[in-house]
Amino acid sequence: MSNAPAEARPYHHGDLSRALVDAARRLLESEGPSALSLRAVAREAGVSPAAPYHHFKDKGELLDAVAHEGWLMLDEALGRAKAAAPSIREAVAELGVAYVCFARDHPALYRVMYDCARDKESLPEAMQQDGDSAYCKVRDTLIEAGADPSASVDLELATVAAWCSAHGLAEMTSFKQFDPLKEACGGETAFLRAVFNHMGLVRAALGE
Amino acid sequence: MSNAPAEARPYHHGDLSRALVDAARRLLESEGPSALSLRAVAREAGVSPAAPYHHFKDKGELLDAVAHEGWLMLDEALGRAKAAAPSIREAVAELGVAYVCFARDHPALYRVMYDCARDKESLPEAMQQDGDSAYCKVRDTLIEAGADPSASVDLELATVAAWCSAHGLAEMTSFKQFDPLKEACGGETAFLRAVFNHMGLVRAALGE
DNA sequence: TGTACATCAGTGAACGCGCGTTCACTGATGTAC
DNA sequence: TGTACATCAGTGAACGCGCGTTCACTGATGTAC
Repeated sequence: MSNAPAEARPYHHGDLSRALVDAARRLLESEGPSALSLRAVAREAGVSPAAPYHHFKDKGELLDAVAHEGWLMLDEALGRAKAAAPSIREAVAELGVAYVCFARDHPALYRVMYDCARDKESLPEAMQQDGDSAYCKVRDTLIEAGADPSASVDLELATVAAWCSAHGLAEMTSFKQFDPLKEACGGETAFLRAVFNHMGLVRAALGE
Repeated sequence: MSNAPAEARPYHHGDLSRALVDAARRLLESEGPSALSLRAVAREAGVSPAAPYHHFKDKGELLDAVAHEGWLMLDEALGRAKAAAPSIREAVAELGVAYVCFARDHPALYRVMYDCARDKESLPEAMQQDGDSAYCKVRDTLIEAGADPSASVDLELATVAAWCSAHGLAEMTSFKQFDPLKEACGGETAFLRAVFNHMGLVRAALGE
C-alpha cells in the first residue's frame, strides 16, 4: 500500500513528514477516522512506530497537519466551484454544493478537520485571515453578489449563516432518510441546490 | 459519584440498564465522549465490567440506548420551546434557538447522538414517524406558520433546511472565532436569532 | 407454609489487543579542517 | 581530496495502559408442588 516500497526506500526517507500525512490520508479514505492511530500511520508509511516522533511532537500534531491539508483542499475545491459558477448570484449556492460534495467525497478527512477544530474550540486561524480561505471566499462572494461590505456585522452573520447551512447539510446528506427526497428532486446535486434554495441565503444577505 | 452507593445496593440491582444509561450520561457530562467506555460506565454505576452484558449485547447497544435518551430529551426541549414561543411565526426561530442551546448544554450527548446515527447512516426511525419527534415538530410548525402541507416535497425540503441550519449552527457556535460577533449582537441568544434570520427560513418556506 | 430447583443477574479474573510513547541504539549525512 | 566527528533520522524492543469481551462461578429470586 505504501507509495514508496520498503526495498526502494533508503535509510533516510527524505520527506517523511510529507509521507506520513499522505499515509494518514490514505488510511482515512480506506479505513475511516477510527483507524487513524499513530502506529497505523507509521505502518502505512512503511516506517517504525517511533519514526514519526522525529517530525511531530505527538499524535495530535500529526492530526493537525492532516487537518491543515484538508482545509487547503477545501479552499481549492471552493475556488474551483466559484470559478465555474455561471453567474455571481448563483455562485453562493455553487459554493455550498461544492462544500457538501467535498464532505461527501472525503468524509473521514472532513471529520478529522472538525475534530481538530473542536479540540481547540477554534477553526483554523487562516480561515479568517487568509483571503484564499474557504470562509473568506464565501464572504467575498456575498459581497460580489451585492451584500454591503460596510455593514460588517450583517456581512459576517450572512457568512456564518451560509457556512453553518453548508456544514449542517454536509453532515445530514449521508443519512438514508433523505434518499426519497433526493430522488424526488432529481438527484443529489439537485437536492442540495433545493435545500440551499429553501435557506434563501442570498436573499437574506441582501436584506430582501 | 454513583447514585446508589455500593453499601446500599443489594446484590441484584433492580434496574441496572436504567442505572447504566444514567451513569453514561453522567460520564459524558463530566469527561466527554472519549471517556465513554463500557468499563468506565460499569465503574461509574458501581458494578463489575461484565455486568452490562446482561442488559446490552455489546457496547454499541448501550451507546444506542444513551443516544435514544438524548433524542427524547431533544424532543422535550423543542416541545417546551414551541409552547413558549410568543407567536407561530417566531416559533420556527425559537425551535432553532432551543435546538442549538440543547447542543451547547449537552455537547457530549449531542455528539453521541449523531455518532450513533452516522454509524447506521440513518437518523432514528422515530424521527420521521413519531409526531412527537423533534423533526416532526419542526415540520408541523412550518405548516402552522403557513407552509403548504400538500406541497410535500417543498415541505420536506424546508424542514431539512431548517434542521441542517440548526445542526450546523450547533456545531459552530462553540468556536471562539464567533465570540466578537456574539458580543456585537448582544449575547449568544441574540447571535443565534440573528444567524437564523439571515437564513430566512420561514420566508423561504412560504415561498416569499 | 416449606422446600427443591430453575433461572436470573451479579462477580472477578483472565484473554488478547492495539495504543501512545520512550529508550538506547545505529546507520547515513554533512561539515570543518 | 580525506578524514574525524557531530548531528540527523531512522530502528526495534519495551513500558504501562485501558479497552471489549468471555468465562466459570455464585448469590438472590421466583415458582411448582
